Amino acid sequence: MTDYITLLKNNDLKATIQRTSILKSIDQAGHINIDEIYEDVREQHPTLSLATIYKNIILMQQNNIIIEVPMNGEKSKYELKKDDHIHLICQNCGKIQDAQLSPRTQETLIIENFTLRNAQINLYGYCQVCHTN
Amino acid sequence: MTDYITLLKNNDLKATIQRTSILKSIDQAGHINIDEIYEDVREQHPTLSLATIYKNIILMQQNNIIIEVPMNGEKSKYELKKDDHIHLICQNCGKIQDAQLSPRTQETLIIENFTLRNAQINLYGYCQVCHTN
DNA sequence: CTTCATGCAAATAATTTGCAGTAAG
DNA sequence: CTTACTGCAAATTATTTGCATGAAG
Repeated sequence: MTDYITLLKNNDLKATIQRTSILKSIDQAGHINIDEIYEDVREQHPTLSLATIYKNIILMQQNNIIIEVPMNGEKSKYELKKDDHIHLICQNCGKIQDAQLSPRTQETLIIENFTLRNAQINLYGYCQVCHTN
Repeated sequence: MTDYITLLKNNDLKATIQRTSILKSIDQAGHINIDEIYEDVREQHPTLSLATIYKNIILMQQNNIIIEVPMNGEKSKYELKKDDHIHLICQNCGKIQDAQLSPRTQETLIIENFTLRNAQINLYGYCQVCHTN
Protein backbone atom coordinates (compact mmCIF):
# COMPACT_ATOMS: atom_id res chain seq x y z
CA MET A 1 0.00 0.00 0.00
CA THR A 2 1.58 3.18 -1.14
CA ASP A 3 1.64 6.02 1.36
CA TYR A 4 0.19 8.88 -0.64
CA ILE A 5 1.00 11.50 1.96
CA THR A 6 4.68 10.66 1.98
CA LEU A 7 4.69 10.49 -1.79
CA LEU A 8 3.37 14.04 -1.96
CA LYS A 9 5.59 15.46 0.73
CA ASN A 10 8.68 13.98 -0.85
CA ASN A 11 7.87 16.20 -3.78
CA ASP A 12 7.18 19.30 -1.70
CA LEU A 13 3.49 19.15 -2.40
CA LYS A 14 0.99 19.76 0.35
CA ALA A 15 -0.88 16.61 1.25
CA THR A 16 -4.47 17.70 0.77
CA ILE A 17 -7.51 15.47 0.90
CA GLN A 18 -8.06 16.17 -2.77
CA ARG A 19 -4.62 14.97 -3.74
CA THR A 20 -4.62 11.82 -1.67
CA SER A 21 -8.08 10.99 -3.00
CA ILE A 22 -6.92 11.39 -6.58
CA LEU A 23 -3.87 9.23 -5.96
CA LYS A 24 -5.94 6.59 -4.24
CA SER A 25 -8.35 6.52 -7.15
CA ILE A 26 -5.56 6.11 -9.68
CA ASP A 27 -3.82 3.49 -7.59
CA GLN A 28 -6.92 1.39 -7.10
CA ALA A 29 -7.97 1.57 -10.73
CA GLY A 30 -4.50 0.95 -12.10
CA HIS A 31 -5.24 2.98 -15.22
CA ILE A 32 -7.96 5.61 -15.26
CA ASN A 33 -8.91 8.77 -17.14
CA ILE A 34 -9.84 12.20 -15.82
CA ASP A 35 -13.61 11.75 -15.95
CA GLU A 36 -13.42 8.41 -14.20
CA ILE A 37 -11.27 9.88 -11.47
CA TYR A 38 -13.84 12.64 -11.08
CA GLU A 39 -16.75 10.24 -10.72
CA ASP A 40 -14.74 8.16 -8.34
CA VAL A 41 -13.51 10.80 -5.92
CA ARG A 42 -16.88 12.53 -5.83
CA GLU A 43 -18.33 9.59 -3.96
CA GLN A 44 -16.28 10.51 -0.92
CA HIS A 45 -15.78 14.21 -1.65
CA PRO A 46 -18.76 15.59 -3.55
CA THR A 47 -17.32 19.11 -3.72
CA LEU A 48 -14.02 18.11 -5.28
CA SER A 49 -13.96 19.95 -8.58
CA LEU A 50 -12.88 18.92 -12.05
CA ALA A 51 -10.59 21.94 -12.20
CA THR A 52 -8.73 20.66 -9.17
CA ILE A 53 -8.28 17.30 -10.83
CA TYR A 54 -6.94 18.87 -14.01
CA LYS A 55 -4.55 21.08 -12.04
CA ASN A 56 -3.26 18.23 -9.96
CA ILE A 57 -2.88 15.77 -12.79
CA ILE A 58 -0.59 18.28 -14.48
CA LEU A 59 1.31 18.92 -11.28
CA MET A 60 1.76 15.27 -10.43
CA GLN A 61 2.97 14.52 -13.92
CA GLN A 62 5.56 17.26 -13.59
CA ASN A 63 6.67 15.73 -10.32
CA ASN A 64 6.84 12.31 -11.88
CA ILE A 65 4.37 10.84 -9.42
CA ILE A 66 2.00 9.77 -12.15
CA ILE A 67 2.42 8.92 -15.81
CA GLU A 68 0.19 9.63 -18.78
CA VAL A 69 -0.82 6.68 -20.91
CA PRO A 70 -2.11 8.13 -24.19
CA MET A 71 -4.78 5.94 -25.73
CA ASN A 72 -5.93 5.35 -29.27
CA GLY A 73 -9.23 7.10 -29.91
CA GLU A 74 -9.99 7.97 -26.30
CA LYS A 75 -8.84 10.18 -23.50
CA SER A 76 -5.48 9.53 -21.91
CA LYS A 77 -5.34 7.40 -18.81
CA TYR A 78 -3.04 7.89 -15.87
CA GLU A 79 -1.16 5.46 -13.66
CA LEU A 80 1.12 5.75 -10.68
CA LYS A 81 4.77 5.92 -11.63
CA LYS A 82 6.21 2.41 -11.44
CA ASP A 83 9.18 0.57 -12.85
CA ASP A 84 9.18 0.30 -16.61
CA HIS A 85 6.55 -2.05 -17.88
CA ILE A 86 4.38 -2.62 -20.89
CA HIS A 87 0.63 -2.50 -21.33
CA LEU A 88 -1.57 -5.27 -22.63
CA ILE A 89 -4.73 -3.61 -23.83
CA CYS A 90 -7.74 -5.77 -24.61
CA GLN A 91 -9.51 -4.56 -27.73
CA ASN A 92 -12.68 -6.24 -26.60
CA CYS A 93 -13.19 -5.39 -22.93
CA GLY A 94 -10.75 -2.51 -22.70
CA LYS A 95 -8.92 -3.89 -19.71
CA ILE A 96 -5.28 -2.84 -19.34
CA GLN A 97 -2.86 -5.25 -17.73
CA ASP A 98 0.71 -4.41 -16.84
CA ALA A 99 3.44 -6.80 -17.86
CA GLN A 100 7.18 -6.96 -17.37
CA LEU A 101 9.45 -5.40 -19.92
CA SER A 102 11.78 -8.37 -20.33
CA PRO A 103 15.54 -7.91 -20.50
CA ARG A 104 15.48 -9.65 -23.87
CA THR A 105 13.02 -7.14 -25.27
CA GLN A 106 15.04 -4.29 -23.83
CA GLU A 107 18.16 -5.52 -25.58
CA THR A 108 16.41 -5.62 -28.91
CA LEU A 109 15.41 -1.99 -28.54
CA ILE A 110 18.96 -0.70 -28.64
CA ILE A 111 19.01 1.17 -31.90
CA GLU A 112 21.84 2.92 -33.67
CA ASN A 113 21.92 6.67 -33.63
CA PHE A 114 19.21 6.98 -31.04
CA THR A 115 19.75 7.49 -27.32
CA LEU A 116 16.90 5.68 -25.66
CA ARG A 117 15.51 7.21 -22.50
CA ASN A 118 12.14 5.63 -22.17
CA ALA A 119 10.20 2.92 -23.98
CA GLN A 120 6.45 3.10 -24.22
CA ILE A 121 5.02 -0.21 -25.37
CA ASN A 122 1.33 -0.87 -25.76
CA LEU A 123 0.23 -4.24 -27.04
CA TYR A 124 -3.28 -4.41 -28.41
CA GLY A 125 -5.09 -7.71 -28.66
CA TYR A 126 -7.33 -9.97 -26.62
CA CYS A 127 -7.00 -10.88 -22.99
CA GLN A 128 -7.51 -14.43 -21.86
CA VAL A 129 -11.13 -13.96 -20.90
CA CYS A 130 -12.14 -12.31 -24.18
CA HIS A 131 -10.04 -14.65 -26.28
CA THR A 132 -11.72 -17.77 -24.98
CA ASN A 133 -15.20 -16.38 -25.43
CA MET B 1 4.71 8.02 -54.50
CA THR B 2 1.44 6.75 -53.22
CA ASP B 3 -1.57 7.25 -55.48
CA TYR B 4 -4.06 8.88 -53.18
CA ILE B 5 -6.95 8.63 -55.63
CA THR B 6 -6.61 4.88 -55.95
CA LEU B 7 -6.17 4.55 -52.22
CA LEU B 8 -9.50 6.31 -51.68
CA LYS B 9 -11.41 4.51 -54.41
CA ASN B 10 -10.24 1.14 -53.17
CA ASN B 11 -12.12 1.99 -50.03
CA ASP B 12 -15.25 3.25 -51.80
CA LEU B 13 -14.55 6.81 -50.86
CA LYS B 14 -15.01 9.59 -53.38
CA ALA B 15 -11.70 11.11 -54.38
CA THR B 16 -12.24 14.76 -53.57
CA ILE B 17 -9.61 17.47 -53.67
CA GLN B 18 -9.98 17.83 -49.92
CA ARG B 19 -9.23 14.19 -49.28
CA THR B 20 -6.26 13.94 -51.57
CA SER B 21 -4.87 17.14 -50.08
CA ILE B 22 -5.17 15.78 -46.58
CA LEU B 23 -3.49 12.53 -47.56
CA LYS B 24 -0.72 14.36 -49.33
CA SER B 25 -0.13 16.51 -46.28
CA ILE B 26 0.07 13.50 -43.99
CA ASP B 27 2.28 11.61 -46.40
CA GLN B 28 4.75 14.44 -46.82
CA ALA B 29 4.96 15.21 -43.12
CA GLY B 30 5.20 11.59 -42.05
CA HIS B 31 3.49 12.35 -38.74
CA ILE B 32 1.24 15.35 -38.30
CA ASN B 33 -1.61 16.56 -36.14
CA ILE B 34 -4.97 18.03 -37.10
CA ASP B 35 -4.00 21.67 -36.75
CA GLU B 36 -0.85 21.21 -38.74
CA ILE B 37 -2.78 19.49 -41.52
CA TYR B 38 -5.18 22.43 -41.52
CA GLU B 39 -2.42 25.03 -41.85
CA ASP B 40 -0.79 22.95 -44.50
CA VAL B 41 -3.73 22.26 -46.81
CA ARG B 42 -4.99 25.84 -46.55
CA GLU B 43 -2.00 27.02 -48.52
CA GLN B 44 -3.38 25.36 -51.61
CA HIS B 45 -7.07 25.30 -50.66
CA PRO B 46 -7.92 28.27 -48.46
CA THR B 47 -11.58 27.29 -48.14
CA LEU B 48 -10.94 23.79 -46.86
CA SER B 49 -12.56 23.71 -43.45
CA LEU B 50 -11.45 22.23 -40.15
CA ALA B 51 -14.75 20.36 -39.94
CA THR B 52 -13.92 18.58 -43.17
CA ILE B 53 -10.55 17.56 -41.80
CA TYR B 54 -12.08 16.19 -38.62
CA LYS B 55 -14.72 14.28 -40.58
CA ASN B 56 -12.21 12.79 -42.94
CA ILE B 57 -9.65 11.87 -40.34
CA ILE B 58 -12.32 9.80 -38.62
CA LEU B 59 -13.42 8.25 -41.89
CA MET B 60 -9.93 7.39 -43.05
CA GLN B 61 -9.11 5.82 -39.73
CA GLN B 62 -12.19 3.65 -40.02
CA ASN B 63 -11.06 2.61 -43.46
CA ASN B 64 -7.59 1.87 -42.20
CA ILE B 65 -5.98 4.32 -44.58
CA ILE B 66 -4.40 6.32 -41.79
CA ILE B 67 -3.36 5.49 -38.24
CA GLU B 68 -3.57 7.55 -35.10
CA VAL B 69 -0.38 8.00 -33.12
CA PRO B 70 -1.40 9.19 -29.66
CA MET B 71 1.23 11.41 -28.12
CA ASN B 72 2.23 12.17 -24.56
CA GLY B 73 0.99 15.60 -23.55
CA GLU B 74 -0.02 16.76 -27.00
CA LYS B 75 -2.58 16.14 -29.70
CA SER B 76 -2.50 12.87 -31.58
CA LYS B 77 -0.63 12.72 -34.83
CA TYR B 78 -1.62 10.75 -37.88
CA GLU B 79 0.37 8.76 -40.39
CA LEU B 80 -0.42 6.78 -43.50
CA LYS B 81 -1.00 3.10 -42.81
CA LYS B 82 2.26 1.27 -43.37
CA ASP B 83 3.78 -2.02 -42.33
CA ASP B 84 4.32 -2.34 -38.62
CA HIS B 85 7.08 -0.16 -37.36
CA ILE B 86 8.16 1.67 -34.25
CA HIS B 87 8.57 5.35 -33.54
CA LEU B 88 11.71 7.06 -32.33
CA ILE B 89 10.58 10.30 -30.77
CA CYS B 90 13.17 12.94 -29.95
CA GLN B 91 12.44 14.59 -26.63
CA ASN B 92 14.45 17.60 -27.65
CA CYS B 93 13.41 18.53 -31.19
CA GLY B 94 10.21 16.49 -31.38
CA LYS B 95 11.11 14.74 -34.59
CA ILE B 96 9.56 11.32 -35.13
CA GLN B 97 11.49 8.75 -37.12
CA ASP B 98 10.13 5.40 -38.17
CA ALA B 99 12.20 2.30 -37.56
CA GLN B 100 11.83 -1.38 -38.32
CA LEU B 101 10.15 -3.63 -35.82
CA SER B 102 12.81 -6.34 -35.82
CA PRO B 103 11.86 -10.02 -35.90
CA ARG B 104 13.82 -10.45 -32.67
CA THR B 105 11.78 -7.82 -30.91
CA GLN B 106 8.60 -9.33 -32.25
CA GLU B 107 9.51 -12.72 -30.84
CA THR B 108 10.09 -11.28 -27.41
CA LEU B 109 6.62 -9.80 -27.40
CA ILE B 110 4.87 -13.15 -27.46
CA ILE B 111 3.24 -13.23 -24.07
CA GLU B 112 1.26 -15.93 -22.34
CA ASN B 113 -2.47 -15.52 -22.08
CA PHE B 114 -2.60 -12.59 -24.45
CA THR B 115 -3.43 -12.76 -28.14
CA LEU B 116 -1.38 -10.03 -29.74
CA ARG B 117 -2.93 -8.22 -32.65
CA ASN B 118 -0.95 -5.05 -32.86
CA ALA B 119 2.11 -3.63 -31.15
CA GLN B 120 2.46 0.08 -30.64
CA ILE B 121 6.00 0.98 -29.65
CA ASN B 122 7.19 4.51 -29.07
CA LEU B 123 10.75 5.05 -27.98
CA TYR B 124 11.50 8.40 -26.39
CA GLY B 125 15.03 9.72 -26.28
CA TYR B 126 17.42 11.82 -28.33
CA CYS B 127 18.00 11.68 -32.05
CA GLN B 128 21.50 11.81 -33.42
CA VAL B 129 21.46 15.53 -34.06
CA CYS B 130 20.21 16.47 -30.61
CA HIS B 131 22.37 13.93 -28.86
CA THR B 132 25.59 15.29 -30.29
CA ASN B 133 24.73 18.89 -29.48
C1' DC C 1 -29.07 12.38 -62.34
C1' DT C 2 -28.10 10.58 -57.69
C1' DT C 3 -25.50 10.27 -53.89
C1' DC C 4 -22.28 11.67 -51.02
C1' DA C 5 -19.00 15.43 -49.42
C1' DT C 6 -18.16 20.13 -48.21
C1' DG C 7 -18.35 24.49 -45.62
C1' DC C 8 -20.55 27.24 -42.58
C1' DA C 9 -22.46 28.37 -38.27
C1' DA C 10 -24.10 26.71 -34.17
C1' DA C 11 -23.81 23.28 -30.50
C1' DT C 12 -21.33 20.64 -27.40
C1' DA C 13 -17.32 18.93 -24.93
C1' DA C 14 -12.75 19.49 -22.96
C1' DT C 15 -9.40 22.15 -20.71
C1' DT C 16 -7.52 26.36 -18.61
C1' DT C 17 -7.59 30.54 -16.00
C1' DG C 18 -8.36 34.19 -12.36
C1' DC C 19 -9.53 35.06 -8.06
C1' DA C 20 -11.66 35.12 -3.37
C1' DG C 21 -11.89 32.15 0.32
C1' DT C 22 -9.70 28.09 2.96
C1' DA C 23 -6.61 24.77 4.75
C1' DA C 24 -1.81 22.89 5.43
C1' DG C 25 2.38 23.23 7.68
C1' DC D 1 0.77 33.20 10.41
C1' DT D 2 2.13 32.42 5.63
C1' DT D 3 1.91 30.15 1.55
C1' DA D 4 -0.07 27.25 -1.39
C1' DC D 5 -4.50 24.91 -2.71
C1' DT D 6 -9.39 24.68 -3.75
C1' DG D 7 -13.80 25.61 -5.96
C1' DC D 8 -16.38 28.39 -8.68
C1' DA D 9 -17.51 30.82 -12.76
C1' DA D 10 -15.88 32.53 -16.86
C1' DA D 11 -12.81 32.09 -20.77
C1' DT D 12 -10.68 29.50 -24.12
C1' DT D 13 -9.87 25.64 -27.04
C1' DA D 14 -11.21 21.34 -29.26
C1' DT D 15 -14.49 18.57 -31.51
C1' DT D 16 -19.08 17.45 -33.42
C1' DT D 17 -23.39 18.27 -35.70
C1' DG D 18 -27.16 19.83 -38.98
C1' DC D 19 -28.17 21.47 -43.08
C1' DA D 20 -28.12 23.92 -47.60
C1' DT D 21 -25.16 23.88 -51.53
C1' DG D 22 -21.94 21.77 -54.69
C1' DA D 23 -19.10 18.14 -56.81
C1' DA D 24 -18.02 13.17 -58.01
C1' DG D 25 -19.15 9.24 -60.41
